[in-house]
Amino acid sequence: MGETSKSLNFIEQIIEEDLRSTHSKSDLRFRFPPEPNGYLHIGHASSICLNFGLGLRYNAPVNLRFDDTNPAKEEKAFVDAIKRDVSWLGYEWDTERYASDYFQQLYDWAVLLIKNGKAYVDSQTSEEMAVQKGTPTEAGSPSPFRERSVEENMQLFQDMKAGKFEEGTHVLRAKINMASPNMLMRDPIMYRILHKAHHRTNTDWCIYPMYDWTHGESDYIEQVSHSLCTLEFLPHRELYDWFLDQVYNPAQLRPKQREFARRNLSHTVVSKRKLLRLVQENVVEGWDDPRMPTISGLRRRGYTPESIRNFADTIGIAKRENLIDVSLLEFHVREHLNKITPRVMGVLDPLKVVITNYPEGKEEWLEAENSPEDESMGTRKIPFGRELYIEKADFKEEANRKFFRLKLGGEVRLKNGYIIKAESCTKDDNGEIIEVQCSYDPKSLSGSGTEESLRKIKGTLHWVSVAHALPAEIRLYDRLFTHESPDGQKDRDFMDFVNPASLEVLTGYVEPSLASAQEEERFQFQRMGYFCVDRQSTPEHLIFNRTVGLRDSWVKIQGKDD
RNA sequence: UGGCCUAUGGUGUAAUUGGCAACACUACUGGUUUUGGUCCAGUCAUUCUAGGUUCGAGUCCUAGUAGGCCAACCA
Repeated sequence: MGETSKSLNFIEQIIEEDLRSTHSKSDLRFRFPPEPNGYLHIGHASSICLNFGLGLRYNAPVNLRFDDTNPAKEEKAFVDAIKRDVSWLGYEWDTERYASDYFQQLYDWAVLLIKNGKAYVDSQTSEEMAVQKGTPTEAGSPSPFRERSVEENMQLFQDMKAGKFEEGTHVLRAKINMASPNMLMRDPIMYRILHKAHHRTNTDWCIYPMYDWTHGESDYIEQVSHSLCTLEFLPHRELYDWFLDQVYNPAQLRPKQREFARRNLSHTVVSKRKLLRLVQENVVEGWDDPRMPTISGLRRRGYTPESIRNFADTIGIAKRENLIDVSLLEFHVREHLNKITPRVMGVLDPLKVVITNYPEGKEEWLEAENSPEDESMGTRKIPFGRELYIEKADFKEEANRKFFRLKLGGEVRLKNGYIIKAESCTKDDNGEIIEVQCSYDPKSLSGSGTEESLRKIKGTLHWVSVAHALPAEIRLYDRLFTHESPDGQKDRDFMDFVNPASLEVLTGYVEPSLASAQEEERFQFQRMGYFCVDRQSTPEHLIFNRTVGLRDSWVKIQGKDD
């Protein structure tokens, strides 16, 4: 809806073409196939949005399938985390599947291959096999075990399954072509012995199928019509098809693998190994640190599922290399947060203001709109008093006319409050300004309708009443890496590009309405950015994470003048 | 130096499949504004190169060039 006029990406064009020729609409089925060996990240989000987006577009089922064929690396905890992240992104899978559900079927098919002379047990070391494999420019040579009899292969394979051998002693290999220009076709391994407990099948199996043998057959079992993966799997397609040929029944739908380019986000890394190093070397606090590109990190940072989906939708899908600037992701959060967040006031770097002609002990509760974007969000009351906090950066003793803020002898509007004028300021022994004395115009209250209240004042500041202010821990985040492509530099370790200033922790003050803010609740601190309540926040110790700042043209103006 | 994939602005995707290079972001101008936000208006391209076919080429042909992927008992 609304996107009907949008042109199709190449995957959609393939599907449309299939719909015109070989497929009916009810044939369509997709899958998202993560390995439960780590946390999902922004790159996965793109694949999730692609597959589930296709499901939505064609009203077709999408399975969540865990590719759990390597018990050495996989855990139930990752399964749970992945399910949580996919759900949080807003998608519903048709059925929850596991490659391990198919271990018996895969085994039976492997036996069939052996009987058909298409697979054999190799009993060499991995080093020996690596040598025989050849190189991209030289053909491989056959294993001495390549011509074992069907009977011998059957016996050995059964003994492998029965646990009679140690790890590394035998593997089952497909008998294809040791001279193929495609290295993957040089008799790929189908099964290896692994005496490890699996998080679902426990010790039922001690031989485990490899990715290539598993993936296409799993797609076939589930009758997935379009199996979409990233471009580095393109050379696997030939093997995917070969394995399918061995078991394919023309009465059934034949899955096709198609490949798209993985999306690369600037100023971050996404490989599990690298993310793990960031965690282990304490560059970040954990997998859900708000600076991490993991889905859980983005969630804790304050990103919304909608913004991530819109981002994925905007960048689209294609086959060429790419490096997407984070500013595009940031645009999408701002766009969404601008619409949905209530405005509040919080002072990050406080400077005290005393309104000398405001009666001592007096307090007023002023009316403030919750959102200029959405009137239905209503209004709230905020306390005003003689002593306020404003932002340190909002006062200078003297400044040029481009400085729309408070300066000695100058006026400024306090948001939702009065117009004040700076009369004097006091400094500490180091010459740092610690207090500003102002006068206010009692008739200038916002919304009062008086002539004074209607005066046009160039600057408007946010503020918090000292008497009512709630202290809060404010965590400001910046990009984790200073280089747009930290892991793409020859001879440089990505850790060399870690931004030492990616986290800044401040103690600020927020308006009292925030006392009851709940975890993951989001706000716009006016003029300061969008903030999200951290999961570590308590009523006694409020913590706000800055998701992203507002667009700020002031920093640019400053940059030019200085 | 074997095979395969890709090439359109600073970024990402389009181009009715041979017919005025479009959309979004960024950056820059200006306007509006009780957020230097939002919103509104505007500016920013010899489609990797060289030839060719054609009335007409980002799209087709030829030859180059550049980048990426492939030799884990990982996925």
